[in-house]
Amino acid sequence: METKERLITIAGELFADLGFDAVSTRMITDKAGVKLSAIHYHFGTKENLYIECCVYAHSTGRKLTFGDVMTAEPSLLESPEGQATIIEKIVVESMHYHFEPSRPEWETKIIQREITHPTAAMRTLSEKIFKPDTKSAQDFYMIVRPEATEQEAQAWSDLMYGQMLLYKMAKQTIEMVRGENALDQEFLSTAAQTLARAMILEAGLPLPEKLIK
Amino acid sequence: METKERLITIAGELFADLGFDAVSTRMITDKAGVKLSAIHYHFGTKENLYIECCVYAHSTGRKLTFGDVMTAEPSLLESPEGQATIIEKIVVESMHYHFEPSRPEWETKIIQREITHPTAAMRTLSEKIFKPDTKSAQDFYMIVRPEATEQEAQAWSDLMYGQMLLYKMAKQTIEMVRGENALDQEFLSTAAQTLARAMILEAGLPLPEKLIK
DNA sequence: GTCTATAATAAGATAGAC
DNA sequence: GTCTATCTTATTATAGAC
Repeated sequence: METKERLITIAGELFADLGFDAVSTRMITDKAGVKLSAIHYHFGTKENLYIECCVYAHSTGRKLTFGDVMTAEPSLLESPEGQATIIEKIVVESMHYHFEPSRPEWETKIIQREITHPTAAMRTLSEKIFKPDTKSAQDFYMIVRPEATEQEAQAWSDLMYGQMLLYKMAKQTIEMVRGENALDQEFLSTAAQTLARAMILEAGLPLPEKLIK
Repeated sequence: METKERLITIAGELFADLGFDAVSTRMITDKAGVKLSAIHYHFGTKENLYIECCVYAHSTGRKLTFGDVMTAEPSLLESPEGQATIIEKIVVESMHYHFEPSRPEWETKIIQREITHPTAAMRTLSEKIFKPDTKSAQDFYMIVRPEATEQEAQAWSDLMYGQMLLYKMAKQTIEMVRGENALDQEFLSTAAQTLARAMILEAGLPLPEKLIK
């Protein structure tokens, strides 16, 4: 792998786990098997490297949004059952996006870390990801419940954001409290279903067959 | 105020906002108007100071748990309506606990930060707060839905934990994306109601009067 | 592009006077 | 208990040879 890309993936992993401050440039270059000056040659500063890690992490994945589903299958919007299906789809897909074992964990974790500790990289992420993402979730809710306020729509979509944030950022703590395998695939699948049920029912929609307990 | 307590409150504020690594001991002592050596005299190390901040932050507040309500008003457990009332109470109280404007923000924020970036202070917090807290929420859910699995009960209570974490830790980002006053008291009140509705309905309970939209 | 060597700075911690 | 002065170490960044 090229030195530059090597540095990004290795630094990204470290940044995601330990945070910007706790990672030294030496730690990165040692692990990458290159010399310290490589960072400054390729990125200028440590901060630039961090920003490039965020940009890279974002560019690799493709997170499904309400907007995507609404344009791909607009007919689903026409019935309460279809609307409920959309919610289920998005929740399950989001959980996959964040916790698919084959995907390097740092790529989603560094974004979540950026959400809780925004740096210079946040401006880019905010415009490119969060604003459109939030907007489409909110638009969806307003279609389902046209009488709802903007605040209600936001609070509703926050149910999903909060859950993803919790499982991504508090993993270590949860495993400490509940045991080593607390967040295994089986649990995450249960959690996705529980979250989907909660969001569907809160929106006043009927539960799809497979979500009925 | 005593030097020792001064240091705890001022350091706590800085740690909560910036994180352990980003706060230097000189930053703390300068702001507190004391000399650098005061930290080492009173606490020995920077890490010890951090731990004492967490302990202090925990000891000041008293968070209402499911266990508290269940022992205080056991009769509520007997009907679905009473059970729904318990959920509503806990959610609203938790939101107050975390976002009451009169309470110093750092006291809850440093705990949330500890959840996402556990340090040596976590062992204490885990045993004293999280384990009993999680346990009582889970016990409650199993009373409401005895046929539920342990995982379902956990995923359900996570709805609340995720929400609190999101609004506490991602405040800056949310305000950047949605606007300056996105998390004002009015919104937080709406969010509490939305969360309570979602949790009550997911548990298969009837909505209390004042939560019906 | 990559290396070695080094500069410049800031950090946590300590010693000892008062 | 608090002060000044200092130590030790680790950090980011740079200069210049190859």
